[in-house]
Amino acid sequence: MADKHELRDKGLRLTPQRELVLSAVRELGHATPEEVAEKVRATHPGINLSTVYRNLETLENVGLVQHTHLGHGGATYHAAEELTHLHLVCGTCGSVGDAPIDVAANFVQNLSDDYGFKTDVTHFAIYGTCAACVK
Amino acid sequence: MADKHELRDKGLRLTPQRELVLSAVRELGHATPEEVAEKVRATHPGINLSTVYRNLETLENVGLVQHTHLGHGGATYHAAEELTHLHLVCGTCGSVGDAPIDVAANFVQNLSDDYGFKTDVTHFAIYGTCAACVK
DNA sequence: TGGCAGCTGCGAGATATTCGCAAGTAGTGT
DNA sequence: ACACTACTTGCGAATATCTCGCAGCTGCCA
Repeated sequence: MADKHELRDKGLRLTPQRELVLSAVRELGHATPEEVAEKVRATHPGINLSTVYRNLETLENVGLVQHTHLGHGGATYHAAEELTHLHLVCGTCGSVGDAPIDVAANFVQNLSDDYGFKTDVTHFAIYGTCAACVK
Repeated sequence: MADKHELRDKGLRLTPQRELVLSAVRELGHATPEEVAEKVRATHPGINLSTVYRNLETLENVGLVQHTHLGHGGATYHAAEELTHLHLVCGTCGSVGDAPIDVAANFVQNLSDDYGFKTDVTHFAIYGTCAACVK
């Protein structure tokens, strides 16, 4: 694993807990702090929830992970590399679909032109009703 | 006020608390449950927080108010009539700006055409960096 | 290898939201 | 006008989430 370099390069200490949190986020794709903790505990039971929260925050600060709001309340974490799609949350069935960022390109451009607002479309989910539930 | 009819027509009882919650939401524009409670208490101190939460939920069920996720975690409530704009939340300064729904028309259309996904752009805020903070 | 700043575990604390239950009351029928 | 019933409210307790303080541990640089 070249993970060591990633973390060290960002000025972070390389601790087992930190590596586990990062790889859990990567493996899970979308995950709440609770889910990350659970995943991590599967191989390393002693890890404290506080540690997971602190590491998610730390990793986010250095840009290795990012969080998105998918609805409910809690945040959901992603590996930064995967932030290439936006999230379509269905209010009816609760499913989360993906769509490439391009579909929003036009929209982002509008906001930039008209309001000077630089949009990060991946940060919040896009809410609505999915094709299956529309029927 | 014809409010009485509004509530009764939806099959709800007309209680002072309920009226107060509804008018507080209307006056406040954007408001968290906590803010609504505070507003309501200004004129009617005895109202319980639980009652505010329950009424927001009830009013939402009948379509008189709606909630939006502005970031942090908690929901923010609006009168249904005012859902004509989307919210631009600045991640840097925390300000919340408005933009007419039209700027997203194209985007919504894309999602509909390509994914059959019916988007409610007002439900989630649009995250990014506002013009002032970009500088 | 030694030392210290950065981490971790743990328990307590802060917030936000929900729930159960008994008492109160709006609205219906008479 | 009156009584009755189902819907509401107030209140306190229970949850759920997330944050903090602190003491001990440990990567990592020299």
